[in-house]
Amino acid sequence: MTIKELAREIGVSPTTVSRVMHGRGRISSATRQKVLERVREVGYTPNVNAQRLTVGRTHLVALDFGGWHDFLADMFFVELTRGVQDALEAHGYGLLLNEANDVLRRWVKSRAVDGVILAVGGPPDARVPRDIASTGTPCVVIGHHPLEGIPGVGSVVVGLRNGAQEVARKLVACGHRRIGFLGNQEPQDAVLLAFREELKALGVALCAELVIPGGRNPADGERAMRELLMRPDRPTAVFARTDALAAGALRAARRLGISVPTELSLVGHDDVPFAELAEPPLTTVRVNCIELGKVATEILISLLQQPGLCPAAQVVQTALVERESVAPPKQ
Amino acid sequence: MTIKELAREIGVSPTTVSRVMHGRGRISSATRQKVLERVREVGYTPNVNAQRLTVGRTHLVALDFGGWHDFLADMFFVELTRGVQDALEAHGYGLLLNEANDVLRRWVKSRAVDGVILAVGGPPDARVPRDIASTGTPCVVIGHHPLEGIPGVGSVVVGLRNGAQEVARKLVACGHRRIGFLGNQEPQDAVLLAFREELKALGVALCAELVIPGGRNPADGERAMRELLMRPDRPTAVFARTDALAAGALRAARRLGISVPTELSLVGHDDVPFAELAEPPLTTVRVNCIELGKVATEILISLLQQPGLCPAAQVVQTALVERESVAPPKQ
DNA sequence: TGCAGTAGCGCAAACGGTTGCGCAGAGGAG
DNA sequence: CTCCTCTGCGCAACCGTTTGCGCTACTGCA
Repeated sequence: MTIKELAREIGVSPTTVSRVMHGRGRISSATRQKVLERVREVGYTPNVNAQRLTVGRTHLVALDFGGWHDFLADMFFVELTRGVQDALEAHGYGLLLNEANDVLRRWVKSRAVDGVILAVGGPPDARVPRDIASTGTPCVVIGHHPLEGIPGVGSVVVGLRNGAQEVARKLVACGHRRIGFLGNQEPQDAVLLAFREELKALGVALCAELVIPGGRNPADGERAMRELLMRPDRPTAVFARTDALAAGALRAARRLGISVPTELSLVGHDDVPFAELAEPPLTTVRVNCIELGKVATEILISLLQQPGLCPAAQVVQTALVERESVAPPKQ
Repeated sequence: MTIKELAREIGVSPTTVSRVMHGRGRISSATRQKVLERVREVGYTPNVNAQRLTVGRTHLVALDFGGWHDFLADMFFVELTRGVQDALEAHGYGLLLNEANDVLRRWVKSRAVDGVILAVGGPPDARVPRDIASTGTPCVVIGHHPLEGIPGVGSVVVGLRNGAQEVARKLVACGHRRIGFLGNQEPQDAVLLAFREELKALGVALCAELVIPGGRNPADGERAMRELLMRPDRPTAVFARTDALAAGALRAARRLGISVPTELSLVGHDDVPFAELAEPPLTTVRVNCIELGKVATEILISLLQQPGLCPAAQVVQTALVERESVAPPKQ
């Protein structure tokens, strides 16, 4: 059923039908009723492809995960997607998913989407968003580093510092002084920096030899933790950069007969589902990915409504979620 | 850059450009070269909305999660999506995500998608897929029950029986005779039925009083497990319907000072990330959701190529993944 | 009654591609 | 040389909407 056929049935022009459906133009209430009624009767829905062609907008947004394929990303993926999805739906937009970057490029060029949300893992690469925005398609980047000053591209960053600081305060408040850190590969990791800084502000030094460049999977965490715990002057509390590492750390402690949290406090990062299932339930830092997706979407929507805008980077703070893996140190 | 502008630049008609780009029609190799070269130079990409309007197909598929919102579904979600996504991409299709059912309906009616993949949690409701298929849009349903005989709708089911049977065989082979089961709410659950049946075939009875209707979250599992373990004649092995329940069960055992697997064997179901991180790593049944998504997509593609087909339901088997939570019973 | 203003609606041209059909010219056969 | 075939390409219609502009008829006022 096309708008022409429908219009002929009702005895009006396609123009009138279109106007009624959009509430635009001046239509007598009599014909409006007539049209609406018939529309409902036959269940007419405009062909969205024709609409997109004429109007030039698709009301679709692409969500791109540029190679975030590790386990950790999986939970991010689901929450972030949900946040984006819900926010988009509230604004009448649809969500197009894709992975490969060249596919994204084609979609943008072929006008398949109105905007793009880019979730990137590594360091910020301004070229991709700049390219996209230069074609008139706004784009917002979700990542660890802000990206500002490029017209048509927004940015939202995860405020890693906040959670790390909370961890520092919590551990110190508990009475811990010898504190270890299981890191990822990056030496300039924001979490580590913020953690060390906040500890220092509280008068506690993070000893260099208690900072272990862990890795990413539980096995790495177990190895690193074992190394840490075999030391004669072992730490009374350890902050692991990811819950995956913490899972390994937990295992190492158990294998060595060291009880958590009575003999050792442990804090993770990311709040993956494992955290609350662990024994003991793991105190960890939560990254609110739903919020992340929501904020990113809101920025994109505003960019769609006012093109050429140059929005400030927004930040979504991480936060400590306290469970049972932290306690005061034994005397 | 439209096809007309491009054609004028090259000195041919839009028709010729279109034909070159699709490899259709008879074109002299000289002009083909000319066109292709210029296309590459200016980076021309056809407006996909115009294409969709004229051709009548969008090369988009909608993936719908009809209200699957529990934790367990989360991991299903990410794997299933990935399976679908990859398979679609291989065929040159794009993936449109949505949750609400009315939105899906509108997309189908407005010709926004060529096909639909429906992931449903509960009992099969033939109405939705039938409605969708009746508009000429093929549709495949992923669920626990087959759906056959409706033209234009395919179906893929998770073969729950297989994994359950493997569990039965494994436990019996290990020497277990007193076996418990932590179930979900459904009394006619396929896993329970298959498990009981296979045990019986092996000459082992599944005592009714050792079958506990657990629930869904770890707390339920802990309570149910405690109940099971407090019995004087407690089981030597327990099969939990979900890993979430198994997580609670594990906790209950630990609290009661019962060691897994030496004093009690435990098997889960679903292979969520927690399973391999647990202590001990949990033997569980894996649902291959990537495969599930892939198979569903292949069916849909075949349905797109040959409309009106009435494909047989396919089944993706679950399988036991053995880790360290199962051992022979203590004498 | 004449006239301005406005309400209500339709005409037709876009939007940017695809494609059935037809036509010119080249080449081959008779 | 004529006729036929086939190659290579363009014409123009069409896909289903939206929208600027213009037309009619009605209303209110002088």
